[in-house]
Amino acid sequence: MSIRIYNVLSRQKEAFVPLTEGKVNIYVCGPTVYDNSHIGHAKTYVSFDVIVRYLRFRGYDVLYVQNITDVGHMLDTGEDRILRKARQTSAKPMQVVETYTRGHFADMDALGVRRPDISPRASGHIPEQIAMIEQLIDKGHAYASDGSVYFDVASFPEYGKLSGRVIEELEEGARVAVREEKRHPADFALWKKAEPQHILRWSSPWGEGFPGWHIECSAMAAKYLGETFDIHGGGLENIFPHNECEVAQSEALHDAPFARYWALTGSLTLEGVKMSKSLGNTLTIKDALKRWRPEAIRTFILSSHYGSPIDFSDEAVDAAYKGWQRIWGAVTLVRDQLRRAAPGEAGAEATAMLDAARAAFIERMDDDFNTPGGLAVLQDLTRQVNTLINEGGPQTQGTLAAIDALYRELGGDVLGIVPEQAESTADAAREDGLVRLLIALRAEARAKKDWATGDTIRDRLKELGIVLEDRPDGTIWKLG
RNA sequence: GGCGACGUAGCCAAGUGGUAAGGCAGGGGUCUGCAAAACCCCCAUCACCGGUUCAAAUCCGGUCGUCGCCUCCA
Repeated sequence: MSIRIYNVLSRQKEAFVPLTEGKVNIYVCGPTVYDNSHIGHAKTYVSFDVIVRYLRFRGYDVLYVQNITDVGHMLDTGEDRILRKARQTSAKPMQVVETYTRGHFADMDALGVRRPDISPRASGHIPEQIAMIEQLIDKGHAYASDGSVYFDVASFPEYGKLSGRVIEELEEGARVAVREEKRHPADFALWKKAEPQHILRWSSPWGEGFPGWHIECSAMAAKYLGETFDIHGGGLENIFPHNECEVAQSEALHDAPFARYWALTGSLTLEGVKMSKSLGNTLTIKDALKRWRPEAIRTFILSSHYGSPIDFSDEAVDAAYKGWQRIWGAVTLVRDQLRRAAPGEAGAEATAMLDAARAAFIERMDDDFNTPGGLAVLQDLTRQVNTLINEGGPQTQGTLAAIDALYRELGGDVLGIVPEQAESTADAAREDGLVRLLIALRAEARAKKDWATGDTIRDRLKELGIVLEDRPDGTIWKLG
């Protein structure tokens, strides 16, 4: 059995065979850092976070590159997004870039998204981009015109193969006024001449200017992953023109396939409406995290296939959160039992149950990273674990440790929704001690059938977000 | 208008030829001093029409509907 991936390039699922056995090179289009990251970014990057985690879980040596776009993204008006933000906030362009780059990483860290191995910035790779453009001109795939350089779409017959576009139709459907210096309406900028007021500028063979929108990804992917690499990821909304242009530039220059597998994430809508910069209906990750814990957001995102569109709503995330709580409840129960379990090997029955769950999880996830299926396996496992512990009597350390290990592996390492043991900080230890003290006092009251006192303690703790559960073998607590 | 997806129970969502995973919500139980949690049971024939097949949610055609892209966006 091997991993299968839905390849957007071929529009079908294919067996995943990396270029080099045991190694996976993956490039994912990163954010343009001119504003706070929003939940749309969360969907895309949580999705690829899990894809990369899973590939590593399956034994691949993964090199994950995700760029930071800090120059070249233009508005309709021709103004650079970052320059506009800089003007609006009276800041230096690179201040804007730095602020939102840090913010993006902070948000991703908070969501449990592991950082890419390399996060190259467009502005840090101007020489590479210029070199690539020069080579494209030399090979006849690009031409300079009035200080700018354009890619000659007509020179690359396969243009449109990724997104399914046909050049002739693009010409007809073009809504934007065709710039005079272009030979063909579909030609796109590799390098743009900088107007006097444009302060993000570099020297080039064509004069002062800045790189076009798409060239950074081609240049940086080639630099870090090679002319041909395994997987290219990103959001589906960028398939055209961005991804299409990447393919054209790279393959026209290298005469070699660019990415072998294209995996793109479906778009996210907010309360049924497409979230977009222009509509202004964005929900930032920071705001979402004020309402839900990161595992809830991750579980919500992973509840549907990465390639499907999802609608972000309070109800949907709340439902995902409750589903997550079931799993988390079992994990905390197992860990609590483990602290006082008797020594012993893992039972044969439990071992068989865990092996079956692990195999089922792999079978689901091998099939194009089917995270909903993976979550279903964890839910099934959770029911079995609860039954085992609640009705099967005390379990041995070996059994409990094996269960905990599987949750850590599948739920923690791969899906990133099962946190490590509660923090072992001084504050956490103090909190645990205090709650246990209250539990002990409550137990004394209940022993005397003083239900009022017992219920008061439970109710007051609940108001503080601490939930008590009375079990046959004692009371346990957890955060609500 | 063009291109591409999708339409599965109240909601979310797997499942691509052999009689529908999982979660949430809801109903009924067990357990509990009461709760909470957990466990058990119940809850769909897969937008509609036609076709292919021994057999289709799964393949083909059509209809209706939703969405994405075609212009900045992950």
